Amino acid sequence: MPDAITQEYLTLRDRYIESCFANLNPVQRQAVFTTEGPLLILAGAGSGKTTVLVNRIANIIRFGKAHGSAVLSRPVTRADIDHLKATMESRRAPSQDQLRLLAVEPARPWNVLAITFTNKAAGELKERLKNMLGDTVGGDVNASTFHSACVRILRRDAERIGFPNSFTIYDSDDQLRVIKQIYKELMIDDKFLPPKSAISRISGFKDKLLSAADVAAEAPSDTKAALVSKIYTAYAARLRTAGAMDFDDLIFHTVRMLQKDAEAREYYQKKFRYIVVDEYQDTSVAQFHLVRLLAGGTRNVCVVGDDDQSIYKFRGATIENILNFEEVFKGARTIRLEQNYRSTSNILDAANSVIRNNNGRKGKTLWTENGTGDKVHHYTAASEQDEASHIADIIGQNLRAGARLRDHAVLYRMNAQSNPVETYFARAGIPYRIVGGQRFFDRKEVKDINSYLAVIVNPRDDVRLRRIINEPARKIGPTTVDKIAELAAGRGVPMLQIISEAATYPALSRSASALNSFYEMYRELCDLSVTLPLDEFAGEVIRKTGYEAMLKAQKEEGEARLENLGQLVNSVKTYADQNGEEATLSGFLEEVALIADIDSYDEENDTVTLMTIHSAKGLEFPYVFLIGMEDGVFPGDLVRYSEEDMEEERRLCYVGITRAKKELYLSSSRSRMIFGQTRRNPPSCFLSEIDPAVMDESESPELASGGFGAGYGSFGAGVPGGRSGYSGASRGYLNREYNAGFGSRYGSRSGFAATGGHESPRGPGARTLPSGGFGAGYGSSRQSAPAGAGSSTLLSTAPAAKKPAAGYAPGDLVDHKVFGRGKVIKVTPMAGDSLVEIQFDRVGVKKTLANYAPMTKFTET
DNA sequence: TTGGCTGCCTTTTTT
DNA sequence: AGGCAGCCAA
Repeated sequence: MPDAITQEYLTLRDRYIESCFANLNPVQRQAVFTTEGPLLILAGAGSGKTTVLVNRIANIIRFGKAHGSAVLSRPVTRADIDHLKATMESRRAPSQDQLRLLAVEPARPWNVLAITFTNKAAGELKERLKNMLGDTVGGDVNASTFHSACVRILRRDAERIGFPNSFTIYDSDDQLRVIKQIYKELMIDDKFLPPKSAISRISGFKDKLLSAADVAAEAPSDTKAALVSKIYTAYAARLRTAGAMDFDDLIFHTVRMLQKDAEAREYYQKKFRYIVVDEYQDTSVAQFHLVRLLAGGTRNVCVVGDDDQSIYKFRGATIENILNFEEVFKGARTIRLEQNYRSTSNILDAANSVIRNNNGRKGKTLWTENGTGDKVHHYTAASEQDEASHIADIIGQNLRAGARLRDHAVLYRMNAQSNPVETYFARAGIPYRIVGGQRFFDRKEVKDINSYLAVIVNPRDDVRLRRIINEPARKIGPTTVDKIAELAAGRGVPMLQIISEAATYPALSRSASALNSFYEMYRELCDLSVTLPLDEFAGEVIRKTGYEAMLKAQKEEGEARLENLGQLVNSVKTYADQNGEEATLSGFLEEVALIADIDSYDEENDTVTLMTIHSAKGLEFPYVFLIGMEDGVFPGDLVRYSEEDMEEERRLCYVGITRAKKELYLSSSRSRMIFGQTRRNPPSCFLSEIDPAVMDESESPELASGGFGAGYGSFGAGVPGGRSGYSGASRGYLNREYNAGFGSRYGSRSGFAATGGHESPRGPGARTLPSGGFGAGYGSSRQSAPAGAGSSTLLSTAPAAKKPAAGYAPGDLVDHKVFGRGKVIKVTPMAGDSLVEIQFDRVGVKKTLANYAPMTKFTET
C-alpha cells in the first residue's frame, strides 16, 4: 500500500505528464499514453495522426511507461512534490534529475523504429521529432520506409542468407531486363505470357512470402502457372548470382532471414523495443510478417491506419492486415481518431456519403468542429480543355482573394490526365509542378549513367553491364553480347571478366578490339572513381563514356537530356556534401534506388501541384480540384465489374475528397479524349453518391449555348470579346497545335516559374529530405519560354494561328485571366511569338507567350 | 552493326 | 496519342 506522499506524487506525475500533451484531445492523449502492448489506431483522414505518432514517440522516450504506472525509481519525499509543482507552475522543462524520477523505463531514441511508406513521410516524422525532442534525440529515432529499413538490416546481415552485404538493388527496369533475358534463353513466347505479367505474378508471390521453391512445390496445374514458376526460379537464381535484390526481395529476404536466424532476430527484437507502423492499411503479407517478427520480443507494436484509405491493393497491400489486427495480436487495444481538423463539414459530409457505400469497413464517421464551409462544387465541362480553363478561372479568383498558388492541387486518377491541364497552365502562365509520372531517376539517360556507376561499384552486375555496353554505340551488338554471356555462363564468371580477356576467345575475335577499348575505358573509370570527388567523377563518366558526345550530336532532345545529366551530377554533389566522409558511390546509388517522386515534393514552392490521387495521400491543400469525375475514368473501365475493385476505387475517391481543407472542386467533362479517342462519359457514379444537399452544381457556358460560335476570335490581344469570348472552339484547336510540340518531352515537366527570383534550379525538396535531397528531381524549375522556344513547329505549322500576332509593347497594360492586371515590362520575339514579361499588380513578375496567354490589352480610361 | 521506319500495342495507381 | 519492338535496308 503506497503511503500518502507516494500516492500524491503519483497523481501529480500523471497530471504533469498529461500537461505535457495538453494540446491533444482526450482520445489522442489516450493513444499517446498507451505505450505497451499491441495498439491499433484507426485514424481518419485529417485526424492528427502524425501529431499523435510524434507525441507518442516523445512520451516513450521521455517518460517511458510512467503515465498511469505506480512504479517509482526511488522513494519520494515532500521535496520532490514541491519541486515538480514548481516546475509545472513555471512551465519550464524539468531538470535531468527530475526526469529520471518521473520516467519509468524510458526508451532510448534508437530503441524506437517508426516505419512509413515514403521517404517524405519518414523525413517529416523525423523533422517533427527533432522539433519536439531536440536535434540529437529526435535524429536518433529510427524513422524510415519499409524498404530502407530492410536495406539497413540486410546491409548488416544479408550474408546470413547467402547474399553479399553489398548487394545491389534492382529497380523495375532492371527486373524487366532480367526477365526478358530469361524469356530469350528459355524460348518463352511473350505473347502467351507477357513479361510484365510474369513480373507482377512473381511480385505477388514475394508479397505473400512464397519463394520460388514454395511455388514449384505447390505443383502448379495449368501450364501458365507452371511457366511462371519456372520463370520465377530462373529469375531468383539470376539475381542471386548477380548479388542483387529487387524491391520485393528487400522485404522478402529480410523476413526470411529473420525467420531463419534466431541470433539476428533476437538482436533486432532487443534493439527495437517500440515499433510504430504508419499507413498500416497498405502493408502486404510480407510486411505484416516483418512487423510481427520485429515486434516479437516486447510486442510493443503500434500500427496506425485507416481502412478507408487503403488504395494499394494492386501492389500487394492486404486490407486484412488491419481488419485482423486484433485477432493476430491478442490483447490489442483499438483507438479511433474520428475528429477531423482538416476539412469543412461539407467536405467531410461528401467524403462520408461516398465511403458509406463500401462494405467490409471497420466503420467510422468523421466529424469536425470546423465550420460548414462552402458547398462542394461540381462543374460539368464540355471538354478537357474547358475543364482546364475552368480550373484556371477558379485559381485566378482565389489568387485575387489572397490565396497562394501552392494552396491549390489538381488531382486525377491517372497520370495521362495531367496533359490537358499542363498544356493549359503552361499557356496561361500558371506556374505548376507535376509530382509523379516519369520520374527523374527513371529517365533513360539518367539510368544509363547510373548503370555505369553501378557496374563500377559491382563488376558482377551483368544486367547493368548489358544496358551500357553499347550505349553509346561502340560496335558491340547483341550478337557479341550474347556470346559473352554464353562464355560467362559456361565458366561461371561475370561477363566483365570475359570482356577483359576478350582476345583469348576465338568466338570474340571479330569484336575483340571494340571490347578491349571498352574494358580499357572501364578500368580508367575505376581508377578515377577512387581518386576523384564523387560529383567530378560522375561528370567524368558522362564524358569518358562518350555519352556526352552522343547527346551533343543530337539536337534539342539531346540538350534536354544533357541538362538532366547535369542535374544528376548536382544530386551526386548534394549527396556527397550531405554525407561527407561517409559518401560512397554505392551509397548514392542506393539512395537513388529507393527514392520516389513524392519524396521531393516541397510545399514551400509557390506553384500549383498536379498529381495522382495516389500520390496525394497524406497531403492536404486548401483548394483541391478532383478532375475527370466520369464513369470510365474514375472509376475506370477496368474495375466496373469487380465489386472489390470498385470499393478500392471508392476509397481512392474518399482519399481525394479528404485532401481538401477549404474548397473542393469536382469536375466532369461531357467529352474527353482518352487513349487517342474522343469519348462521351457519363458523370461518375461517385458524384451521385454525394449528398446533393452539400453540392453546388454548375456547367460550362459552352454546353448551355450549344457550344461554338461565341468569341471565336479567342483571347488574343486586341480582339474584341475579351473575357467572355475566351471559351469556345478556339481553345480546342489551339490546344491541338499546342500539343504538337510544346512541353511534350523532356525537361518541361515542372511548368514554369515566376521570375520572382526565389525559384532557383536547386530543385524542390532538397530541404525536406533527410538523406539526400534528390530534389533536383522531376525537371528543373525551368521557364516556359525556353521550353517552348525549341518547338518552332508549334507556331509555324499551326493553322495560321487564326489570330493576329499579339502585339504587345513594353508599357502596355494587360488584363490576365489568372493574374489580373499588369504592365508589360519586356518583350522578346521568339519563334513567331513573343515572350512577354509582365509586372502584375498582385503576383509579381511572370513570363508568358503572347499568342497563347489568356490576356487582353487595355488602355487606361 | 546501325539506324530508321513501320506497325503494333497499350493504356492505373508505386515502394 | 504515344511508346516500343521488331523489321528492313544500308
